[in-house]
Amino acid sequence: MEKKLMIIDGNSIANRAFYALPLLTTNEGLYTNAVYGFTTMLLRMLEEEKPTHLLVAFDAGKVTFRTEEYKDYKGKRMKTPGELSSQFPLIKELLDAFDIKHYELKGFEADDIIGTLSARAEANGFTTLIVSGDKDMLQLVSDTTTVALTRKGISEVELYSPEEIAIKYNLTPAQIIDLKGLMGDTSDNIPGIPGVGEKTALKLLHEFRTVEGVLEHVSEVKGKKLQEKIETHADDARMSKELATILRDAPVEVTIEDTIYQSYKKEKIIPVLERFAFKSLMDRLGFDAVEASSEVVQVNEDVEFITITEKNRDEWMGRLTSPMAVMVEVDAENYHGAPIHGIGLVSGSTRLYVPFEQISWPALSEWLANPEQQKWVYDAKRSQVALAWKNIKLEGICFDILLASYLSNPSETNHRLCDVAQRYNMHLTSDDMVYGKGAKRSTPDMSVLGAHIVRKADAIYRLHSKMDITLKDEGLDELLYDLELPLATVLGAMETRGVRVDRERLDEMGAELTEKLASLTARIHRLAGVDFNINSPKQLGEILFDKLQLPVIKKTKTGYSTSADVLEKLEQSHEIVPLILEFRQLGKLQSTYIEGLKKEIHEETGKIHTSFNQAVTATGRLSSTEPNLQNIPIRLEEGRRIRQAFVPSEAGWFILAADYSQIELRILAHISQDENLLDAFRRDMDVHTRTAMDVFGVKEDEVTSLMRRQAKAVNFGIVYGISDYGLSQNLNITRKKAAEFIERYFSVYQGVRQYMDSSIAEAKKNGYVTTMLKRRRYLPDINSRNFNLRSFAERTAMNTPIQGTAADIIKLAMVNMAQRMEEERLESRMLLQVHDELIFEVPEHELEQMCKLVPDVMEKALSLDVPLKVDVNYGKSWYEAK
DNA sequence: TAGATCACG
DNA sequence: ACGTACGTGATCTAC
Repeated sequence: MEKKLMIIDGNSIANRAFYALPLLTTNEGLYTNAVYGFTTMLLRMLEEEKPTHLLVAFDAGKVTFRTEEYKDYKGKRMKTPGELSSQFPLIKELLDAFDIKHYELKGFEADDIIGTLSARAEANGFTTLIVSGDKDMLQLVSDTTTVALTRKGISEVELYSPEEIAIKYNLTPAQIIDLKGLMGDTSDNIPGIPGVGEKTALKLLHEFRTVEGVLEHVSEVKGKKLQEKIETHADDARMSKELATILRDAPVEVTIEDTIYQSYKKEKIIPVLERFAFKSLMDRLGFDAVEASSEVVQVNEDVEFITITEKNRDEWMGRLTSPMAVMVEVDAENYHGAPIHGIGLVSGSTRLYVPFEQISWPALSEWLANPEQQKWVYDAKRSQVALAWKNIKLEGICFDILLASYLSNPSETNHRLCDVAQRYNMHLTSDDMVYGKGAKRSTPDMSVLGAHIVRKADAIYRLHSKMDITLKDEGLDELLYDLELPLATVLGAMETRGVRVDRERLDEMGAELTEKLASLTARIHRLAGVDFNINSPKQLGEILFDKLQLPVIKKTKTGYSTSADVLEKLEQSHEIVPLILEFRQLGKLQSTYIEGLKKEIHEETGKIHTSFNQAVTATGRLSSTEPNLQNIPIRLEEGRRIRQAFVPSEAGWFILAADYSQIELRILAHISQDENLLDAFRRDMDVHTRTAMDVFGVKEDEVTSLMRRQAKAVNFGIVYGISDYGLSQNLNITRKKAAEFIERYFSVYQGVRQYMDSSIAEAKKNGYVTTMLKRRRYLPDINSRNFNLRSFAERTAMNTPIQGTAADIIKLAMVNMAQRMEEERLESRMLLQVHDELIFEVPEHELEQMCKLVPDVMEKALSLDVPLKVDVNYGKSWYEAK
């Protein structure tokens, strides 16, 4: 059998891969892009070349015999970034798992190992393939040695035999050394002859064959200047050639027989691929991601569990212990009033399934309601709310897999139990597998269903200890136990309570809107001269920019932009434009807020029950869905009237709204310790006016409304992580002018500038930024070489600690507020949270008390170096609470 | 199902 | 030089 040796230039391929691929990060913060690129390359070459012997050569440190000879060798080379150097141990770990020999030799480069082994291979009748990204390797090519050079990053390789080198350069492999001797190599800081590039060098070599030949025949070289240069740099050329020469007899201890390659063992490589999160590679190798893994906990179809029935339930009562994993399986995405399939209960070897029919088993209800009995769950709020609709109390929740997963990485969008399990090396059948997806969704037989629910409870039970440790390591345990978990209960109560909506009021407004929209539609069609769908940006664009020939301000991927900021610039150009803007505005109100809200009024309660999502935003804020009650109109009067429909659920009660004033800028003042900003808030000044005074250098009474408006935009920009372009867009001014504003801002608010810089530096160092309560956000793009990705990450690094701390504070206030209301036996109810404000419904006799208590609790939620300020208002509807 | 648009903080 | 403000969710159209 043919003996075939493949030698991979480890450093070279890892380098290429690193710069060719975006910086990938695993959950645990490992950088893996070079490992990934290296591995794909390795697998491809294994498949295509099927070597019998295989070795990966690495450089060993900086000092080599070449640096001894020439101290500037590789002198100007950029330092290897930490994100890359951290990946070399990972590559070696992966090679070990594949049972692939790797080798490095102190004092020598990978090149010399490759040169030496390929020479030995030749002598022993091997064919050899060298894989590298470095053209220098071409000097090793012979009839039996081929070099594969990477192209286009690492996605392709080009094979070089002596013939190919002859075709491409008209040189022999040995002359590659002379080529470099003449040209030098800036990346290795090899001087060569200045002014001689590839073209001149090739010409010279075609004529004189070698560096020595060129030097001997200097007088024959065409061009006086070139002659002089060669003469003055003759020594450089000789030394460069020497430096470029790869050793063929380095003291390499590895023998060719050591490099024999059989094949890899599945069990050995899967844990490594999993650790690096190389899902696509697992697929490619035909591994079922998890099943094959040795560390995977198998929870099989035939999991043993007891199904609770009327008859047997008394004998299992004693198995309801503490702590216990509880899986409340709700049969709908929207859990309000949703059916419950059943409950899975697991603790150690106890595995119970309580089917729907037994859900009101008194012993269970009592156990569920007992706060002393500790429960671990997945999605505390969903479990509590779904049970609350069935009048079953669930208390004593002391761990939530969903919230824990979210806190570990709030940027992750997927926190399904089966996927969380996978991240911790466990396998769990997904809900999609059991229920089917989309139209095929159905409920399986009870035995299958029960097994699945018990498996989920089992996964919760097993995940708990692992995740608890992870959270403690990340310093996120207090955030979970003291804030997010108690908050889940508070939110659940708010959602279950719901908000009363006056359907008749919505109907009235809807009727008015229908009329106005019909009239607008007719007028727009008349002006356009044709009937078309005004809601279609495509059709609208054609009317405005083709038919009516209005100037194109902005384009989108798909065609003309017709967004509001574009139309506002065209308002004067044609009388159709303001009508379209009005149509858009009213259409939005009609479809999203009138029709949309009416659909969400619950049949049984006559109220709207939103869901606050506690595990979606990357910053720690909540979000609200079905319906979104955090974006009810307020800025424009027509829309604001929608709030007239939000009313108290008891006769004679009031809606009370309390909002933090300038909370984000106050937080910025605190964390940046900027003296000007601290001073502004300590004096309780209007912060935008103060900024105008500072930026424009005027006295308080000289601040015009334009100056204040611009200062306000600057303040917003600061919080968002400012850029001159963004500010220029917002204020409709030139970028230069915007840059000037920013410069003037930072020259006054130097502490703020320092904060921005330090926040970015922190992200670069740690890979994440944190809020005051240690909430984390990872920013894997912070060191990207892609300008856009990096800039985005930088702005995020500036914004997230501010926005996230604001989220921390209002969440604290909510938990404290709920506790105070309970302690003081208040009838008032917390209804909604809208990022910086809380909405309550309040009986008249508690108005006075609540108007003091709510701001008091909110202002004291967290102590900063500036006071927190809360404004309170109340009225007969949300509209009037202003 | 993606993209454009627009509602909120 | 690069092309953007930070964070969301709902609706509509067109593929």
